[in-house]
Amino acid sequence: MMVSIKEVAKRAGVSPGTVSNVFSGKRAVKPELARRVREAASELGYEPDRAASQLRAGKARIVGVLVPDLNNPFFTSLIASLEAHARNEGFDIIVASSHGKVDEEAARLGALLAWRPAGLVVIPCTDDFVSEELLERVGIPFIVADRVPSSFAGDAVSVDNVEIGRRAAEHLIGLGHRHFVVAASTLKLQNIRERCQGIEAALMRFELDPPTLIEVGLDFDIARPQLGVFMEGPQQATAFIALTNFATLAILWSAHKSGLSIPSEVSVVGFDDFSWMQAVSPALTAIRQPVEAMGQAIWKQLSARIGGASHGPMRTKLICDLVVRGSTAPPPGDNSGKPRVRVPAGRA
Amino acid sequence: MMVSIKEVAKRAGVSPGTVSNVFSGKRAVKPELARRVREAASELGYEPDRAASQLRAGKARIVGVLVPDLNNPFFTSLIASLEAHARNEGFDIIVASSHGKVDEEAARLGALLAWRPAGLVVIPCTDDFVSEELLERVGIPFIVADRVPSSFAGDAVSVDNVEIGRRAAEHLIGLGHRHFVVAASTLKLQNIRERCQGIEAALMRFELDPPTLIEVGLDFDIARPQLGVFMEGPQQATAFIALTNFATLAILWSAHKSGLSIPSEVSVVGFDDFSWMQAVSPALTAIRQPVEAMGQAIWKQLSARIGGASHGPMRTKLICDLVVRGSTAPPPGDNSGKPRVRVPAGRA
DNA sequence: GTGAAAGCGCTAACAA
DNA sequence: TTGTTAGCGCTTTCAC
Repeated sequence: MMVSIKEVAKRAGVSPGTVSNVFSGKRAVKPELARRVREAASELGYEPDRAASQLRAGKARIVGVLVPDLNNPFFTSLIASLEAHARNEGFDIIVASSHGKVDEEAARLGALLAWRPAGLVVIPCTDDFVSEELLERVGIPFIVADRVPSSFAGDAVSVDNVEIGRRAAEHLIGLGHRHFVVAASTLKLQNIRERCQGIEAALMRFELDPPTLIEVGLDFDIARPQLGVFMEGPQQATAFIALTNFATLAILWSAHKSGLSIPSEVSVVGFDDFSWMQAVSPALTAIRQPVEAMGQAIWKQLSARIGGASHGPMRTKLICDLVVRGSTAPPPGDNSGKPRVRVPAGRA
Repeated sequence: MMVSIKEVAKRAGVSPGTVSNVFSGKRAVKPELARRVREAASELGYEPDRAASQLRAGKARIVGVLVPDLNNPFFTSLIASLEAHARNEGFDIIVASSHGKVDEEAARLGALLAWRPAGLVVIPCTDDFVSEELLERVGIPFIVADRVPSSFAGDAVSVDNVEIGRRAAEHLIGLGHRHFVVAASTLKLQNIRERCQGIEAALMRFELDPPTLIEVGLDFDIARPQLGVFMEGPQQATAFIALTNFATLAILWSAHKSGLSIPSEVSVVGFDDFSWMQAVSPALTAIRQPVEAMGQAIWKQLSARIGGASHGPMRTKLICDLVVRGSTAPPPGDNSGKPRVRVPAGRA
């Protein structure tokens, strides 16, 4: 079926080693021979077998990517970015999903390792990151991305989560909001909690009450009653911040169900800047994670390690933008349009 | 670094062949020996090398997936579904993006083939599907998904595009709409044109004017002026149907810019039922492609071929749902709330 | 039921 | 610069 290096060699009248050299470019080959080899190869439809090549050479041109969920556009965008960078350097990527479960994470990691990849990119499904030990032992370079547990001291790429939270909160404080609800799919992840910390710190600095933190899960029907309490009745809040992309949907859906109008009755800050957010009405003010830059940083670090870099941990922390659009406005009753609370001097 | 079968064999006091048999289960091994082997393997952290295994055995447990764009959630959801099914049978998947370009498609296909995968899933980037010949020649099983050119006669999984179009159009006709605009990122793809045909056929059956077809591209700023013409001024339409997920955004964004209210002034049918569509206000009436069922059908077919099925082409055409929500309503001036046009007897 | 040995397609040493 | 050869880790005969 698939043609091997030997047949190409025979047809071109050279040795297999020479064919190998033509394709790998590792050793110089006389132009005339090289031409004949290429010709023979294309006539036969030859494509070098990477599995065999990697077995013999001991070095792989494949990297594994393990994410918690392939249905989450943030993760898949990251994969898209990674794929582009990897391909530029001749690497292929093999993907696996842990489906958010620790045991599947371990199992999928094993499967990925079975390909003896040159490196791995892992977005852990919990802060435990039980697979760290396994990865360290195996000795394959790996980058932990997005969800970087505080206990982890190796190579990592993430965003500055505290800063994200601070910015979102200050934007809303500046508009005059005083009653905050913060929603996230889960509060068990370190990166999410850091975002909360940023928000809490900002509110504290302005001497406002701490925000209400809500874990909305991943189901509209579970999220709804929890959010509804703060959209109707006495505990009503005016500012809602989502800390995950699902939480964004939960907040919007719940506001819709409660018949609340955005932004005149409640302001909403979404998470992850997907293209639908600018298309809908009102367009969503949102926290934009620099997905492309993250993919690039991950690849840069991984690539360096694959190339043999052996110095201490490489850590990248990227800054997110707050994209202000139509879903945030002064709270009802504040007609001035101007900030109700002054930002103390020395801070933006 | 990574431990090999030999070391496990030595530690367990057996031959490499026996270790292989324990892991593959192909030949019976005495329980006592098997236990010792497993023990030794886990102590050493052994994981069989799949590249080596595939090289020797000549059969791969990896499938390649080639899509036009890893940033399109429809494609990535399909990958998610595929990944789940493949993993259940012990297959890993390697992904590549053609970035919508024919030459990249060919190049990425070559790279995928270089892993000697057991099978391939391809979503072509154009109707030419120039790679078909290459794939046929190589003889590796492959399934063409989603975009199935009329010229292609092999295994394929797609949706019934004509039916999609018909349903969307009839829904709007039933509400009383008479002036239709149909938007798609491109009209060059067969599947998109089939959707148009379904719409046109429905309008013709009700003796309405044919719809205006608009190619919106993949950029808001290019889409906007084209759609704007039909949202403002004399050529105004009341019914907008998106035939791609980007077109959905373009229509919403453009309606927003034109200050049109949905659904009181214009009705919108979106494409692909993503979760944000039910969260926004108004919730979007949308054409839902059965992504999970598609992934399952693709895997079922591919799996059969990998297993050696050699009968004629396997073709699956799945039916889409029209999910009716708040973005479609009778056109302005139609206060009855009842259909303006009667559906002829004998048809739903 | 198990071991010994050959060989999958390729590349790296070594010769020439 | 090129050919020859050994062997990567595994599976699969073929003996026993």
